[in-house]
Amino acid sequence: MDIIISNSSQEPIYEQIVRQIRNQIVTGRLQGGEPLPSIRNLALQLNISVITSKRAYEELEREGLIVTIGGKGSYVSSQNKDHLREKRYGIIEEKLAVVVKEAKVLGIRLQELEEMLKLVYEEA
Amino acid sequence: MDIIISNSSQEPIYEQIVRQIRNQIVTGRLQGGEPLPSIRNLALQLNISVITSKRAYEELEREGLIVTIGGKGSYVSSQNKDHLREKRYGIIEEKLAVVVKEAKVLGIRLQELEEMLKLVYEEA
Amino acid sequence: MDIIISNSSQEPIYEQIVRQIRNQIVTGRLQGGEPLPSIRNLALQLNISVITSKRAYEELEREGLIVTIGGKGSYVSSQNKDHLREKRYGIIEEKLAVVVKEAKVLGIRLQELEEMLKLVYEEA
Amino acid sequence: MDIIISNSSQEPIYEQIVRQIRNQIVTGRLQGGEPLPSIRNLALQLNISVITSKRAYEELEREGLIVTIGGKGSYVSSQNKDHLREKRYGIIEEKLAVVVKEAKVLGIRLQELEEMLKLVYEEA
DNA sequence: GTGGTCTAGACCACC
DNA sequence: GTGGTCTAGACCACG
Repeated sequence: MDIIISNSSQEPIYEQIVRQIRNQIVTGRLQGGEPLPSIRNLALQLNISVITSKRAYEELEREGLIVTIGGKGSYVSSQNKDHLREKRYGIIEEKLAVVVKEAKVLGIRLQELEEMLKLVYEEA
Repeated sequence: MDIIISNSSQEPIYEQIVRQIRNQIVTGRLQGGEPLPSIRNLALQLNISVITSKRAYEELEREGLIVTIGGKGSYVSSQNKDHLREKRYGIIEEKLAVVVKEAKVLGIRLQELEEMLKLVYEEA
Repeated sequence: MDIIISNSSQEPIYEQIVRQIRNQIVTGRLQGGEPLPSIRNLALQLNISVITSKRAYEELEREGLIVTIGGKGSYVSSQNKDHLREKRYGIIEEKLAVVVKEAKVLGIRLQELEEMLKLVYEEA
Repeated sequence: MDIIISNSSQEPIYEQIVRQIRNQIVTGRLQGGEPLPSIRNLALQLNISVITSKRAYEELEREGLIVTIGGKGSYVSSQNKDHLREKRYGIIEEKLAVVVKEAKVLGIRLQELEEMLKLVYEEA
């Protein structure tokens, strides 16, 4: 479980955790059935409150990416690979749509965006 | 001054105003030297608090897009057209970079992003 | 807002709140657009922690029954009447299905259940 | 002794056991006097802790459905058939009453519940 | 004033 | 040991 959190980020801590674990699941770095650290353990590791780690797990459970069994712990849900692939694309497509929408408002053409994309991709 | 406010949006009201005025300036819909509605007037138009419209203008002034002259009002800064064009691109490039960075983390290739971009652009 | 909570109930407090507000919405006692008490106010009224009232509202928001606007408050979502009617039936149908399933396991016939239902309905 | 345990269920394991054994007794699948597996044996079969199987038996004993004789084992209590029949009905009637009570709160009429019951019974 | 986030600490049920 | 619930109190952004 490699998770890095920034206290100075605008993004809430629990969201940072959700995003990173979500990414590890949809990319297959965390496999179905694999146990996650207990909320207390994670809280210790990241030096945050138990409440905050719990909240992250709750959100992941709501998304169906993990299952939490009371008194036992939390585990990565077993999911179809295609399903994960779809999710992976969906995450980006959604965010891309927001940017593209504003780009259109600013009168930027598709061709310009394509050039921008190539540039940004190499630098990223 | 066409500005549309959504009270139920997660985006703060002052941010909605900033974004919309900023876009109108960098696209040239608002020309350099043009007067903006007074803080009070804008607040009345949008049915929001004066504090909120004030905060929006402060932010725009910080970005150098408008100037406020005490006792007279606020005006769009006169800017080089190339400069505006750069700004317009910069706004999008910045946001695009964030999305592309996460896409890379998720192992999505440039080619896939390009296809996604075309799709999203047409739908947007 | 008539809400009664029992500290001695097995049902968590936030669930009691969710259930009662949900029922008031789907039955039309709380109309679309109507403001709900602030989480702090509700906490005071019910003599519970702010966290607990907040949690209830979060759940209701997740179900799409209310909308919460940061810094303003929470409001009942405007919903189609048919939609609400469906929800009202769905809530009961789901719970009824659980009971009927176990009744079948116990070898109780439909006719017996129908008699039981009449009896129970009058006593309830 | 056919018992199926789900670790991921919200229902506690000991409750799952209690419910299934109870149902087998009140339906006559387990006859009065019949020996039950020992606590240790049951724990082995179901791959659970001895504490859990013990707790299940304790609960069943409290309900008067089984008797445990120290050093010998546990046996199904001998009960009048009418008594069992009553119990069988009582279990369902109790649960049905809870659902019907909420249905009344939601303004659902007896006739509607009867229709719902027929539908649900066939699907169950 | 409002909600959003985070903390530290507590008690409970289950295993 | 685990998670589930609840508390009291804090700081922040927004309006």
